[in-house]
Amino acid sequence: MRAMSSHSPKDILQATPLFAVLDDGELSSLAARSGMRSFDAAESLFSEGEPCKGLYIVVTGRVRIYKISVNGREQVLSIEGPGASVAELPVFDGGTYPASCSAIDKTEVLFISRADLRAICLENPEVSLKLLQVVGKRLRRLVGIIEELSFTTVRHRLIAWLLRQTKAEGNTFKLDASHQELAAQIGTVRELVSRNLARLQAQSLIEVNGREIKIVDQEGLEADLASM
Amino acid sequence: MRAMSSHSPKDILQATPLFAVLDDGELSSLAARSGMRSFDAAESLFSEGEPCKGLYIVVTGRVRIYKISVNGREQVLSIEGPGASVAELPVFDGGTYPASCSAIDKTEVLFISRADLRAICLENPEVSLKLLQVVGKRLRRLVGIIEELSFTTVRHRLIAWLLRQTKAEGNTFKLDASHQELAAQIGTVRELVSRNLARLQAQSLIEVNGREIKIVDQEGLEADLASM
DNA sequence: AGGCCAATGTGACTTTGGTCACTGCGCCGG
DNA sequence: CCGGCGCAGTGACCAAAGTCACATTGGCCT
Repeated sequence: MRAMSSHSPKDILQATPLFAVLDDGELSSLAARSGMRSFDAAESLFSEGEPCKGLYIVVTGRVRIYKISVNGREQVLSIEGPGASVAELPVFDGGTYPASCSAIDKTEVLFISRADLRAICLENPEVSLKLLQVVGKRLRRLVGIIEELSFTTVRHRLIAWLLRQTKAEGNTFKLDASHQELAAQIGTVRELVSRNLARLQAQSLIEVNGREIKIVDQEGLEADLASM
Repeated sequence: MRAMSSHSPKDILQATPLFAVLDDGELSSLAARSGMRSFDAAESLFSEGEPCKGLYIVVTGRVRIYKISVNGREQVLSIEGPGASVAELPVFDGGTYPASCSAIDKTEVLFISRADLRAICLENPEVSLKLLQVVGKRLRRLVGIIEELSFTTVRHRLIAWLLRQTKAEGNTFKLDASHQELAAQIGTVRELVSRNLARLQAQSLIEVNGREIKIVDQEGLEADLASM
């Protein structure tokens, strides 16, 4: 089961939003210089503070980008699936990676070195624009996280997370992450996820059955968000 | 008293990191298409949610970029002074402004429309690279804010802020912002700023005299940061 | 000088977040 | 079938954050 239908680096590049604008020859030349790498679930792609070597394109699987605190708490910044690029930015400002990245599932990525990427951008200005566009989305997501952390409660963030899932998966879905992982995504700890889920169930807003979650009262949840 | 020595738009553009790479003709053509705008202290440049019309370059004065919550609390994302660009990103992903921006002091800015900026980028790939670099810095700052909000306490963030000031202004400096404003910058409320400053003074880590703050024990402050 | 207004200091309190310790469940491998 | 192990649930507790109300200060404007 593959997330992309074709296997050659060139076909993969062609299918990413970033490089779709390149013509056949350019794709070939880029493909020739990019390398496929494979990671097991939970394996690390890079860690915060390392010098940035290049850009990754996720081919299959998913990766999570996260910060980790001295006491071991994690805060997830983003999760990227097939077609997405990772670490486009530190490539250009020459610094180290601002966060760590690890594979969630077994994951294959294409790697493009800093130098190659810069060359491509200089030859194909549209690639730069595309890159800026992609980066814009990332910036919006980060601003959204700041907004949530600064202005809202754990309950609020959990509800927002549930509603996002609902939108993507329908109003009954399976929790694919542990409470631990969910906590890292909404910026809190395991226990508060557990307690808040229990409380939402007690209020008949959701139903929890093992790893199944059913949204019982979506409007109630949305009203809850608005009431702050 | 001007922050930049020359007045013509062209000279100003020449002096910004973003456009320093342009040659004389390109600068002239860009300058011809950019307009100077002036804002009073506290006046709004744009608000979150408005469609993004273009990029601003701060010429004199300072602006603050911030989010505002439904209950009126503010979270400052960034403060930009002369030479800095504002809103480079939403220009490229076509969306609305993700945050609001207002002038801190009386401020002059150069405005460059979306279309003009895109054209410049396509003709001068180095401008795109520079832009990506600038944006990379911005992204790092946002990630830093997330880290602080997610992992640390108000006391910690206040100390970090004081130490940043110290680095820029020496170990005795005048508080140029109100507690309210400082609170918005470190993601909390006025009262906690006041209390935490008092507590730091009680611990002989700083001395406060009206709007003067003196760092008494810088190492003690740094040690405090590390102890989490 | 008097008075006004915004900014600040502070006590008392509530709510939220986080920690610790322990229990219980479910699943997997021997 | 049993022991272990990772994950989840929960009570008790504590500390941090935020709220509210009010007193106080310090300019600054006439």
